[in-house]
Amino acid sequence: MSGNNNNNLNANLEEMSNFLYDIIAKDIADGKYKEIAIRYPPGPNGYMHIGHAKSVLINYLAKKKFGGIFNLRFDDKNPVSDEEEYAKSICEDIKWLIGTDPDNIFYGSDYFDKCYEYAVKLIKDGKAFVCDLSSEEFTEYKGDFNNPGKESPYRNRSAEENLDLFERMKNGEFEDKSKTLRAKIDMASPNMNMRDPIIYRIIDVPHYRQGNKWRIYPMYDYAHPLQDAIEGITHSMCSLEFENNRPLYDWFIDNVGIEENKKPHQYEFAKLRVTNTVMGKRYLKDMVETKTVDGWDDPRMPTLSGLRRRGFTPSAIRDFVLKAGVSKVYNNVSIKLLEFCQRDELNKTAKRKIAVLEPIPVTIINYPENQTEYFDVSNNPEDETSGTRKIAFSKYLYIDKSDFEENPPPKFFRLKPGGEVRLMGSYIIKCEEVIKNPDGSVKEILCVYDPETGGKNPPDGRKIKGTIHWLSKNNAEKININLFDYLFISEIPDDKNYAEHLNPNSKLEYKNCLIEKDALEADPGERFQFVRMGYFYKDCKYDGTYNRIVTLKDSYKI
RNA sequence: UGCGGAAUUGUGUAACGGCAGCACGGCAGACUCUGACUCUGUUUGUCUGGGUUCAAAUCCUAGUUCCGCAGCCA
Repeated sequence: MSGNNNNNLNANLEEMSNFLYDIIAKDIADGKYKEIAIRYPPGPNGYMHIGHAKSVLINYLAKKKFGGIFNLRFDDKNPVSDEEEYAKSICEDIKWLIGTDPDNIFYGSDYFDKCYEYAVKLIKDGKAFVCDLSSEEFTEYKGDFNNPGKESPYRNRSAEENLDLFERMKNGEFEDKSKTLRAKIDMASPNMNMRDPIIYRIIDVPHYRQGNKWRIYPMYDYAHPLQDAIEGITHSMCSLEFENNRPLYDWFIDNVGIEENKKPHQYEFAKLRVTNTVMGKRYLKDMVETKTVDGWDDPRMPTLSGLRRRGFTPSAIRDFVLKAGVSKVYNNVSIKLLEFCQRDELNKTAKRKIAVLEPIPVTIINYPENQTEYFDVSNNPEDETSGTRKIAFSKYLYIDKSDFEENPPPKFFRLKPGGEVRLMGSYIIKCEEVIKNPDGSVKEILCVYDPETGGKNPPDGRKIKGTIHWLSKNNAEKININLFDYLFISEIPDDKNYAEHLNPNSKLEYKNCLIEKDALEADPGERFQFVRMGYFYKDCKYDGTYNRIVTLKDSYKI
C-alpha cells in the first residue's frame, strides 16, 4: 500500500533520538529499569488532531525503541466533558495512526476506588482536609503572584471530622461545589499549584462509564500521578505547560505511599503546532459550530479524522511528526513539511491518472472520424513494477482550460495558437484555429496531429517543450473534484475572527470534471496522482468526489 | 511583578569545550513525453554585553526577549 515510509515505525528506531529518549536510555543504562512502561492519556472530550499524533508517537515509539508496554489510558475523570463517542474515535484514530492496537486500553475512571483509598490515607495522615470555602473564597484565599495565600479556616479540622465529611461528600450528602477535598501543602508557595490544591470536588453528574456510582471526582493533578503509579508507568511524558505541576505530581506520589522503585516520573516536551491551521480544541470546536468548516472531519481540519478523509496517509503523518522533532522550544512547524512528506510517499506509490478539471473540446481535424487507437502509458514512472495501461485516442478530445492560452506569457510551454504541444503518451498536436463563444470564451480548439509522433519523438528531431494531459471523449467519465489547501493564510488571533484569515482557496469545488474511465474501478482507499494536478483521494463520504490531498510542487509556474 | 521553562539561518531540529550540520522552504541551473520526480549549485544562523579557556552555541556572570502558571479545566 505505501512504500518506503511505511516502515518509518521500525526503520529509524536505532538512530531516532531526542532528549526524552536520552533520559530513558540513561535510566536503562543505569539499571533503573529493564524495560519501560509508557502511556498516552487523552481525556475523551474531543477529537484527536495532528498535535496529539505527536504525543502518541513519542510514547509509542519509545516503547518500540526500548521495549516494554504502551498503554492507552483514557483520563476520563470529568463526567461533564467525557463521552463514549470521543473515546471510540480516539481508539480508531490511534489504531489508524500506529497501525496496531495499544498493549492495553485502560480507563482512569476504573481507578476511582483506588484514588479514593489514597485520599483517605492522606486524610488520616493529616495531609488533606475538607474545605467549605466557596469558589470565590477559594480564589481569594489563594493569593496571587505577588501575595502568598491565606490558609483556609477549615484547614485544621481533625482527621476524624475530615474522614466523616469526605465520606458524606462521596455519598452525595452535599451540594455541588459546596465542599472540596484539598491537599495540605503550603499556601505561601511561590508555585501556585502547591497552595493547598483541590483534589476532589463534588459533581452530581452521571459518568458515561461509571454511571451514578460517584458524586465526587478527582482533579487532574491528583488523579494523573496515581493513575501512572497504578499502571506502573516509568516515564510519564506530557506537554510543557505541566512543568509547574511536576512538584505536585511528585508530592502526591511521595505522600500517598508509592514504593520508591515504583515511582513514575514526569517529563515535558513542547507540543506540536503547525502553520496555517489551529490546534486548540476550543478553536476547532468553534470552527465546527460557526460552520467555518463542515465538521470535525472536514478535509481541511487538522484532526486525524479530517486528514484521513482528505486522504493523508498515516505513514506520511508519522514521517512529518518525526521530521518535526522533539524539543522544549515553542514551535510552529511549516505545513509545507507535511505536504512534502505526503508527496514524497505518494510520488513513489500513487498510480498516475489523467484528469481534466475544466474541459475544453479539442477536435483533431486530420484524424479519421470513427477511429480509436490506444497508447500504453506508465502507471507510475517512479515504479517499474506498476505496469502500464491503455489510453484511447480519437478525433474528439478534451484538454484542460489552463493548458491553453490565446495570449501566452513568456515561457508558456503549453498550447497556444499556432503552437505545438505533446499530448502525454500520444501525439504531438498543433493548434490551427480557436472557436469562441459569443462571450469571447473558448468554445473549441481545432488542431492537427502529427502521425509520425505517436508515442515517439518526431523524426525531424524538433523539440517540443510542453506536455499536457488530455482525454479522449470516449474515455472520459464525469467526476467532482475538491481542491483542498491549508485553512488560514495567517495566524488567527484570540478574537476568533476566522473570516479575515481564511484561505479563500482552502476549498474549491469543481463539477463536471473528467477522468479516465478505468479510474472508477479503483480499490477503495487508493490514492492517485492526477497528472500535473496533485495527489487525490476518493472522498469516503461522497462517491464520485475526489479530494486533493496535496498539490504537486510548483506545478504551474509561469 | 513571584515562580517555572526556553532562546541556533525564513521554519523545524542537531552539535553536550574542538571545522555550526541535517531537513523543509527560497533562489539559480541541468534533465524531463508530468513545468512533477531526480540531480547540481546557492543564500541566510548560535538573543545581547562581559568573563574563563589554546579553543565557547556549549562553562561562569549580568541583562534582554518569548512561553507557561493565580479553573472546583487538563
